[in-house]
Amino acid sequence: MALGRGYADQDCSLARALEVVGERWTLLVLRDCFYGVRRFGDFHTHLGIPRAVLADRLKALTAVGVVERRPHTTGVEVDYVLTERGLELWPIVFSLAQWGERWLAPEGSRRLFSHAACGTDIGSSGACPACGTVPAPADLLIRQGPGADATLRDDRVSAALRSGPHRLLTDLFPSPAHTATSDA
Amino acid sequence: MALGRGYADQDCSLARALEVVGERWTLLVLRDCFYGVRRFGDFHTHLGIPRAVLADRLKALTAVGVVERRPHTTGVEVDYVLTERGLELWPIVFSLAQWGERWLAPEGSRRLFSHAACGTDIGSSGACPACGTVPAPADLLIRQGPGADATLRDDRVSAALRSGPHRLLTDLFPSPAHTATSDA
DNA sequence: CGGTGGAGTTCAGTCATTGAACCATATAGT
DNA sequence: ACTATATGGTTCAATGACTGAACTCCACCG
Repeated sequence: MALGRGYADQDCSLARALEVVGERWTLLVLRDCFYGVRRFGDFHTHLGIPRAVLADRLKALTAVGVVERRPHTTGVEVDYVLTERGLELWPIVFSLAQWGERWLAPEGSRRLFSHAACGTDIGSSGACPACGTVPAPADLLIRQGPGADATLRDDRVSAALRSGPHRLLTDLFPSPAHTATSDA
Repeated sequence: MALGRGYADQDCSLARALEVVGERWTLLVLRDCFYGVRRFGDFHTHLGIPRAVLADRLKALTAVGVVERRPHTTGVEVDYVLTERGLELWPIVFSLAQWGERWLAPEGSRRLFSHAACGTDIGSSGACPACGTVPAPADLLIRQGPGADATLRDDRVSAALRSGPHRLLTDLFPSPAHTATSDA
């Protein structure tokens, strides 16, 4: 985590994990990855993170293989998407969000997750009460909860998330025939 | 998290949670709390954290009600123990550690957790394969794994954790008739 | 050929962390 | 009573990280 001297002398997997995801904005960037954010500019405006820090975090996450940088074949656009390693961070992101909902959201839940296959809201453990399984993030739908505050942010990512349920990991802004390379 | 300006304008429970546990050493302090560390000096020597930062983190965690400061009736000793709120952080600590074990521990697991009631090692989801339940931290035993590196740290906390299985949350250094207040 | 949008980099100012030294209180020893 | 030690901090200068604004670079657009 480049924490001063790092946690290198810790002999603890938690410390090692924190070196990767423990820096200041990193987990919020990863949360956005799960939500379907893929573009530098979207991370930037959605999070309000300084560009330099965002560039640094994306570089670090790419270096450790948590996200993958996927340049478009044409244009300057770049996609950042989670790798297998990154996808397995979901329990961390989810459990942090759940704890926050439970203890720091007196207004009610801000976001709700449901199992796409059966439509059931998942429990705080991450398991689907109907199926008894723990759905992978790709099988979850996210939607606004009663505690969401629409006045806080006004960017296209917030708008997209507000506009209705969205399946995790799918691109929030798919480009139908955008700059046209694999154009039908 | 006092991250520059904090994550106050995020409308996200994950961001709120990170303001509480996202600062640099905080999750390692909490990990030690789960392991049974309770004293200022033990956190200090076990983690190698600067005293000023440790004092600050403990103050912050106490302020948000994640740990509780419990002065002894006599003496200068102080215990820091997890509250209910703090105990519910276990999934976060555990999932981070599991991810670290999975992806950042080529030498093998450093620490293993087993369900005290049945002796079965718990899975990466935190569930006990034998019982099918997800044991609370108080029902878990921690012990060294094959990937543990005894050369890294040499303090009494590390020694106590090396010496054999230990039940989470129980005091690593119980004082039998220490300074004698409730002395039999 | 100028303008625009995406994706960064650079840089001065500010804030947090570090490590060492210092302080306060309580008990233990003599 | 006086000193020594342990515990749990606080203070402070130096270092490093973060912030915000400005700037760059490149591909396309018209």
